[in-house]
Amino acid sequence: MTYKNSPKVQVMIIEDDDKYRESIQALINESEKMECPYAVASCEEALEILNKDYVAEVILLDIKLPGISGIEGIRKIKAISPSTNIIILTVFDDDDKIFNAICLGASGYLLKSASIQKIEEAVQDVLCGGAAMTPSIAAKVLQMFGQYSQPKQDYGLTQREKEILQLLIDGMSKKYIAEHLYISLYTVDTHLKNIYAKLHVHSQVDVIAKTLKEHLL
Amino acid sequence: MTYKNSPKVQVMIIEDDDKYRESIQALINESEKMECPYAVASCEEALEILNKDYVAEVILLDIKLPGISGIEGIRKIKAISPSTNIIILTVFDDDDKIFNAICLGASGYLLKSASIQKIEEAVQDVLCGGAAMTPSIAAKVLQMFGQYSQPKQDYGLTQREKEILQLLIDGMSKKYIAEHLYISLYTVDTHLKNIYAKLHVHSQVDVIAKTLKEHLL
DNA sequence: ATAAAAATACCGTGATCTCGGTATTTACTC
DNA sequence: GAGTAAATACCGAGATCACGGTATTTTTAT
Repeated sequence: MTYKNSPKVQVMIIEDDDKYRESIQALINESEKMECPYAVASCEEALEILNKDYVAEVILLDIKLPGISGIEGIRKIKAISPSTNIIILTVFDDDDKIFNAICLGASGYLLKSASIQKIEEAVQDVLCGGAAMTPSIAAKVLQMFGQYSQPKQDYGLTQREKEILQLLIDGMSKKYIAEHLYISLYTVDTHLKNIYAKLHVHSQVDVIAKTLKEHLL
Repeated sequence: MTYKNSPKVQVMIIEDDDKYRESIQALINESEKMECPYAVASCEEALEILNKDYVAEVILLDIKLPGISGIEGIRKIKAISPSTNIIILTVFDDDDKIFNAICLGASGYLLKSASIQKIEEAVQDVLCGGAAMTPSIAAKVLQMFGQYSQPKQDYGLTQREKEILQLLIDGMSKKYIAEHLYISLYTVDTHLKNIYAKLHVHSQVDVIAKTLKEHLL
C-alpha cells in the first residue's frame, strides 16, 4: 500500500450517473485542496481500486447504485479501508436509508443538489472529525432522536424504588438484591409491590419491559 | 398578539455576555434578511417580552445563563411560543447539554465561534424546517445515534422463538402465550428453554432485559 | 431420499414470585 | 407535636417459573 504522495486531499467518487460523476470530478480537480484521480460507476470498481494501492481519504458515495448498493458498499469499503470517510450523496432523502447509512458509519449525508462549495466544505469537515449534513437531513435525525427520548412520565418512584428497579434490570433476583443492599428479602418484596402499584403492572417481566420501553431510569 | 409587520425575519438574542450579545445584534441588524429589535441578557427578560406582543421567529439562546438556564429556558419559551425556532449558542460542546437541548426541541446547535454568515445560514435553515448544526456537534449526534443502534448480534433465534419473545415483551405470561398461539404450555416452555440457551440467560426477566437493551427484535 | 432443524408435547421437583395482610422506625413537614 | 412519606420487616397461600429429562411430527435443505 503506497502512501499519499500528493498534498491534496484524495477524494473518490462512486456514482453511476456519468454526467453528474464527471462534472463533480472536474469540479473537484479544479479545487486547490482536493484531487480526484478515480471516479467510478460502481462499488465493485471502487473496491478493486482500494484493494490495490490507492488510499482514498474521502469517498463521495451515491446511495442508489446498480450491483452492490450504497448501503452495502459502506460496509465493504469500511472493511478494507476503515479510515476512509464516507459522504453519502443522494437525490432522495429517504428516512430508512439515512438511518442505515448513519449506523454503518457514514460521516456525512448531502443532497446531490448541493453546490461544489458545500461539498468542499463537507470534505473539510469530515477530515476534521466532524459530520456533514444538509439541514433537512439534520432535522430528520433530530426528529428521530427526540422520538427516542420521549417525555418520560413520572410515576413517583422513590429513590430506593428506583435503585431496586435498576438492580432488577441489571439481572439480579430479589434474593440477590436483598443481599446486595443488606436488607431483608421481605423488604425488597415490599418495595417491589409498591413499584408494581405505581407502574400498574403485576410482574417483574412487566416492570422490566415498561421501564426499558419508556426509559424510566 | 400582534403579527409580524416587518418583512425581515424576527430574531431575538438571549445571551448574558454584553459584548458578544451587542456585537451579534449589530451584525444581524446589518443584514437585509434579519432584524433583531430585542437582545436580552436573561430568559426572564425574554419571557416577559414574549408574553407581551412580540413574536420571535428565531431565538438565539445561550445555554449557560444566570437564573433560568438555557435548557430550562427552551421549555418555557416553547410553552408560550411553540412556533419559535430555537438555536442554541455555546462555547462548550457539552454532550449532555446537546442531548437535552435536542430532546427539548431546539432546532440548531452552533458554537459561538460561528461566523455571522453561518448564523444567517442557520436562521434560514431552521425557517425552512431544517436543522442547523456545526460539524463537530453533528458528529457527536451521529455517534450517539450509532451507539444506540449497535450491531445487533445474531443469536440464531428461530421464527417461532422470536414470535414468543415478542409476546413475552408485550406482557404475556407463558400461559397466555400458549392460549394465544393455540399450542401447549409445555411447548411454550420448551421454546423458552431454547431461547434461554441461545441468549445465555436463565429467566424471563433476563430475556426481556437483554432483548430490549440490545434491540434484538 | 435422507439428514438436520424446527416445532410440538409431556412430566415432576424445587425454586421463585405475587399479593393479601400487618407493623415498626426514621425523617420531614406543617 | 401531629401527621405523612419512606424504608424497613414478617408471614403464608397459591401461582408461576426453571430445568432436567424424553419423544414425535413437520419442514427444510442437501
